[in-house]
Amino acid sequence: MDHEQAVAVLRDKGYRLTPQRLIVLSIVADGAGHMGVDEIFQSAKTAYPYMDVATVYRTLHLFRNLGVVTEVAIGDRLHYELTDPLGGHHHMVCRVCDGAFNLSPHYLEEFRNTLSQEFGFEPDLEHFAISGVCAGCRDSN
Amino acid sequence: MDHEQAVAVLRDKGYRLTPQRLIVLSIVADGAGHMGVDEIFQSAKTAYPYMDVATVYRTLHLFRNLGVVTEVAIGDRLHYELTDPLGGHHHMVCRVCDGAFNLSPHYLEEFRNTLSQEFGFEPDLEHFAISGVCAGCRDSN
DNA sequence: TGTGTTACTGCAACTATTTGCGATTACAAA
DNA sequence: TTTGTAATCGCAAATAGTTGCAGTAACACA
Ligand SMILES: [Mn+2]
Ligand SMILES: [Mn+2]
Ligand SMILES: [Zn+2]
Ligand SMILES: [Zn+2]
Repeated sequence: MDHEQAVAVLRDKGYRLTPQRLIVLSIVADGAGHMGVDEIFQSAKTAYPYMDVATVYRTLHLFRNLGVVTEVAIGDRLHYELTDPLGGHHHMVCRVCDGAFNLSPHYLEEFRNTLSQEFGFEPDLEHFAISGVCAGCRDSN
Repeated sequence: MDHEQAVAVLRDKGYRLTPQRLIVLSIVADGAGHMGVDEIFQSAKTAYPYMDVATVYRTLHLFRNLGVVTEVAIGDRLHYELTDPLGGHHHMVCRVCDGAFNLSPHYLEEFRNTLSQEFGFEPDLEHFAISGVCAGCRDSN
């Protein structure tokens, strides 16, 4: 997903291309990796001073529901990034240094299959963040 | 962990046995399974009208840090139960019917080992809840 | 049993997020 | 280009949870 494709999704589904939406989209698209809501909001207010946090939240939720952005809970805060065109990935987030490391979904397929086969339970395993301690922080201790 | 053991933990570590703490403990101990914070608070206010939500939160966090209760995020709300004396367990929580099913930690050991060996990442995998759709809800669809 | 220390509490203010509502505006159709 | 209308917005109020602070009370010790 890139900026252009995202705009096309909005247009195709009949959503209005408001300046607020385009600004939030640009910020998330230009940001490197996950961005926290306040980070996005502060940046948006610079470009458009009347911007309200409620609009940022509503816009991010819309984008998420449309698949344009992907939401990930890091700690207790939600973060957003443009949906990865290569497909899903997960994160290992270090609770000591707050570093985030990507994790291929492949590492969870086995787990998913087990739950599905043993219990008939279909887990939501899309772009989630697992907390823990990274190798660096473990060693320097 | 039972009521008596929990009181012993508090006493041994030098924490005061306030009526507020004993009330919250009794409520969680008597409740069947996970209880939401507001559920605990409402019940506590009946027993002790001056009870404040802040005290309930502080008490639950203390109990969690002492290992007396176990915290589990169900949806976006935190729930608490007395720590399982048989050792940890996880939950599969159905996002359709809100049902919660216990899951033995055994199912996650392989995943833990993989992350540890491949990335040196030590995940926090204690008493967590994985969201998804249960067998019942999947079939009646 | 009485007293002092300080852990703990209630309260109120604060943060993060959500929601209702009346005003605005994107955009389809004229 | 103008206009009608529903979608969207800003604002303010509401909800869940956290935190600073000044007063209260648990409990160690006399
Ligand atoms: Mn990601
Ligand atoms: Mn449990
Ligand atoms: Zn780290
Ligand atoms: Zn279900």
